[in-house]
Amino acid sequence: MLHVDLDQFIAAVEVLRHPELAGKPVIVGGRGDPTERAVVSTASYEAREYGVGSGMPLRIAARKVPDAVILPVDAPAYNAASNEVMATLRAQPGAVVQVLGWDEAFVGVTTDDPEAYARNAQLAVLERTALHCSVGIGDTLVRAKIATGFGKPRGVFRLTAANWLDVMGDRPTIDLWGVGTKVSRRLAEHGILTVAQLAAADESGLVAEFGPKMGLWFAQLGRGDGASVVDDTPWVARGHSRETTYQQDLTEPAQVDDAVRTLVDQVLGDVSAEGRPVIGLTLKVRYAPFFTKIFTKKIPATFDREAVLAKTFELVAKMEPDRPIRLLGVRAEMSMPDDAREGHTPTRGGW
DNA sequence: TCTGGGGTCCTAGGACCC
DNA sequence: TCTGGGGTCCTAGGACCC
Repeated sequence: MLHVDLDQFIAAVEVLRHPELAGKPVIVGGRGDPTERAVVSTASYEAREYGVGSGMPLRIAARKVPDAVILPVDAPAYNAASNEVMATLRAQPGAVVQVLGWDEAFVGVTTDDPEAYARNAQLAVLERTALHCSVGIGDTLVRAKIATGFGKPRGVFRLTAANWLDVMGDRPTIDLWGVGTKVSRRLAEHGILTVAQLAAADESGLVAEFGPKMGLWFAQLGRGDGASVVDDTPWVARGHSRETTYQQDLTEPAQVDDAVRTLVDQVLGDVSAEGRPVIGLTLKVRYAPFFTKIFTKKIPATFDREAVLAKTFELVAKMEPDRPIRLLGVRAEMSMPDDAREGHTPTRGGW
């Protein structure tokens, strides 16, 4: 199968709208104001040369690239561009498309010449949207996904069982999809530093360290093994959440009260659009400086506003008073329609 | 003046039951 | 006086991804 990933997607969409920005360092994030609390969504390749990357605080990015063009995030524009790209991929012969995000998708296809198929797909996307993408070819989802990184920018790369260890073996485990800083550190404590070492690691040891599912999953990941079926069944969200980082920390109970009501109403708006009952609530609180607490509560199946609000305030009552609040988030978990996830490939775990 | 917002899935530990 | 074992559900987070 193929994994398709648009190159610097958000920045590229902005350059299409503002051709005069071509070749300039472009940073997209927050409301486009580097004095606000916000982070970088995407930086153009020109900006990345200064060490700017996604997730970086906008303020720091602006300091690194004094002459950068900083733009606000315009989600509807990126959605529209994304839809065009995905429609183009679906129009490829025999393609089964599983969308992973705004700018990437798996494409399942049977073909004698995957490289030619990939080049054709790239060309089709470029002709229809004027956007460039990179394509990974693999015999598992994990290998196709990781292959794309070696194809960037505008290239094609094939990663299979035959060359997995040659290409990935000496790389650190954090280069794997699903291994982050915490897991790579825990692996290192067991002497597992590279992908080859993870591939050769004792499964029972991994299970002892990470639990029955994650342990087996990490063992598979080291070998690049796992599912190889692209699943295009429509996505059904498990829940919806809204969160807000406040430009000024909340210190007064009345401010918290207002904020919670706003968030609950936003979440219920999202939820009611789907028409499924709320079965659980999560309240996320980030206290200054950077201390996150999460409170959850199962609730009877209902999305009656007053009931949800009352349950949310039960959670609010557990918050620590007298501590400034930087972020509040409310998440509503919804009941799933019967068998909606039967056979659906999860995005992580249980591969 | 470091650190968004929207998601997914997994785990540990306690409560409770038989 | 010592403290089973299996099971389920719930809470509180942990980790990761785009």
